[in-house]
Amino acid sequence: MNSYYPKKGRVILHVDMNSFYASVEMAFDPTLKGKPLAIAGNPEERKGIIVTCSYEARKFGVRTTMPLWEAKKLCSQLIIMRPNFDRYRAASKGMFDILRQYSDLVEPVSIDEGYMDISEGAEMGTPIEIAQSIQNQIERELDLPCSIGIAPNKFLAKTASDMKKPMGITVLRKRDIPQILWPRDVVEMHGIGQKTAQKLYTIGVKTISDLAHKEDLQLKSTLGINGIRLKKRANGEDTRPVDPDSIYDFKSVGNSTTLPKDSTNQKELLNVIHTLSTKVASRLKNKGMMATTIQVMIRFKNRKTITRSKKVKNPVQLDQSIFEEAKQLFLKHWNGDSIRLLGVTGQDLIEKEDAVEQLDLFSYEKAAEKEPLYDTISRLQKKYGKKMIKKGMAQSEPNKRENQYDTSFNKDFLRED
DNA sequence: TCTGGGGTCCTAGGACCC
DNA sequence: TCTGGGGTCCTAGGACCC
Repeated sequence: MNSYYPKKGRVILHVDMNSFYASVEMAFDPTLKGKPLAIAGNPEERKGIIVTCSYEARKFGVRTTMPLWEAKKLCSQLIIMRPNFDRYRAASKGMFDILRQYSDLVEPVSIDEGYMDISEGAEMGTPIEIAQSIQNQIERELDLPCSIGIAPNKFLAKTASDMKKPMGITVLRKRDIPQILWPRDVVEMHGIGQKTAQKLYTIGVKTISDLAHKEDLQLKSTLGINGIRLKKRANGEDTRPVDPDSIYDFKSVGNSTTLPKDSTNQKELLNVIHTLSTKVASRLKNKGMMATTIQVMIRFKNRKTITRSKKVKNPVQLDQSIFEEAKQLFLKHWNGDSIRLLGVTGQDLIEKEDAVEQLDLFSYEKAAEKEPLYDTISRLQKKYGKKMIKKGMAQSEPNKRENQYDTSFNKDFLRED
């Protein structure tokens, strides 16, 4: 019966904070307003790149990821600050709290952007009125600017929010696609970078229109399954739902650091690996997760980067066990060349309460002896299924919501559900 | 004076199994 | 007698995004 009627379209917002870190600093210290401001790492530690900069700085040509010395050359009066991540996390929390006043369906994508599904929000006003209200409230209460895109799906909403900055509100409807989206170069499309763009150019695809009309077979042979997905996006098709719970499924937790100086000193390098392992362990613990794969990343002096990983026998969470695995991997694969950066990552994460299933029988019995709870969980899991238990526990832990601010960026828009 | 740190997803080859 | 075909797991690397 229902299928005889056209499916009601969705209304999706993409809220994107404008030059977030710089704007937070300006809200914190209003005397910075109107000045060229950049947030950058410490050049003494070889981390001197621009992380974010104000629009005033951009006028001089200052850009994200630009080395600090280059930015200074472009703009001698540039004000430079180190990042204050606690401030940004607090501002981010304030921002998402406001978004949740308008819809339960809020999906944070990163520290400074998120999607909202306001399809059911008609009684609050038109989508444009809702967007205006959100933008005003964020400015009034947090003193922060944002841009908002309004569209029938995530891809178009994301594209729309990018079209007017700062403090823009842009509607992108399906019927606007040929006029607005199609004339652009494919490299401007979200999800297409330099490499993919170059590949597309070689098969005669220059604009998004070209992509939208290219044969499936050719796209598939040059880009694989991704080619088909990009073509759908180019035609404005994107069915991914706004998922407020996606922040809870972490796939990996890692820490890495560029060394103050390139090093070949084994003791020094192992110390760094130990520090990184401790950080990873403590973040895993906060999330109640364990890792079943440990990865070590080594970037050499010449910037060649390798990763080496190993599936571990039993899931690990404690810093000593993570360090032990990372150390073995490092010593096994390091050829002695001078090293610039080291990283340690825990992958293939599982909920800690599920870990018992992964243990071998001996460990399981030992654990059960000490901790009868393992028995209870295992029994409940058999009775109700794993998902139920996981869900119940996630909801009963109020601190989980806070944990989302631990990591800045955790999603890729190409993921299909 | 070069080029951070945190993620996700995809691909591809070899091992191993049936 | 010289050889199939599918599936999964593990590992390494690449592309992309903020």
